[in-house]
Amino acid sequence: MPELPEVETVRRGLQPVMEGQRIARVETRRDGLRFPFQKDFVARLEGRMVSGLGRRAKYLMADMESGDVLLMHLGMSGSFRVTLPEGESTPGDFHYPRSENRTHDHVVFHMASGAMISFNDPRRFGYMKIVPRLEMDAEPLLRGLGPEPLGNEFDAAMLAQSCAGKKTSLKAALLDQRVVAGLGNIYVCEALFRSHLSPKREASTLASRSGAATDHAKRLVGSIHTVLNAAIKAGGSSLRDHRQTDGELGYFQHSFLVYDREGESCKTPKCRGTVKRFTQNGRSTFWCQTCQK
DNA sequence: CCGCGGGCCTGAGAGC
DNA sequence: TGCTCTCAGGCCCGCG
Repeated sequence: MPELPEVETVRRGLQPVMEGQRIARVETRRDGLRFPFQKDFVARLEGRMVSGLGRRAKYLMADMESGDVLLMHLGMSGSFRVTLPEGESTPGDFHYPRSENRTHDHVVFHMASGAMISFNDPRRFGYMKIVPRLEMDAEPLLRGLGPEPLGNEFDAAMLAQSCAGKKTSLKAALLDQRVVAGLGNIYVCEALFRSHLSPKREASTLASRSGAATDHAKRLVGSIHTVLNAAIKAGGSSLRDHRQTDGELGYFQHSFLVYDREGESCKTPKCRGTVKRFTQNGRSTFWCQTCQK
């Protein structure tokens, strides 16, 4: 599911119920997700205060007052759901509507406030790992992550520099989290379309011979900013699994210009093209051959 | 070092 | 109805 806009949407939903709040109890309903839980996973969280909830690329990071950081990744199908206590009820009193399938609620955080935060992940590609803050710089999961696409250091010059000399396709380069961290299949397709750049173009063409940013790189960075900000504003894209933490759908899928629109007409004004789909590095690419060059 | 393909999982939807 | 097949917002690993 989740690319940067979905993860950021989740972060914003969890922040008010986690930040400054104490975790009273943690339920792990299986041995692990993608990886087994650490032996002391529960013990290092129970009774601890969450001092902040941040995000790095597609990772959520809960800073604990204990000095630990809880890293959480949603994989393909992970979602969080917040249930707030009603009136004076105590933690553990809640129930979801019968109609809701909570089969894959693998981890449940019971906050001291009474809020209940459930992590649901049918495919179990997600993971949680506790890392001491002092060891974060050496953490393999985060090492090598490129710049945040909405951060100050990410600009056309930097993108051009990291794409210079790359023989791979522009699409593959943008999906590479070492180049820029947080984009996934949807937003790469959308950003390439909006900048009229072909996903097949060689990545190195974003840099001039001297290594400077071309106009292509500038356009692309602008499109990345635009599409990510719009998607965050819309609460992300809900195709299958993504939900906001209150259970509501995101609605950016209604604003897709190419993703999931195979066979439909191109939305570029005056373009008579049709959206095509083909496979690149094992993933579907959606694009308009007529206006993406 | 780099790029690619396979594998990890479950569920939804299409086609028969 | 039910089976089989394909595909899905990600990422790690091993191969050439």
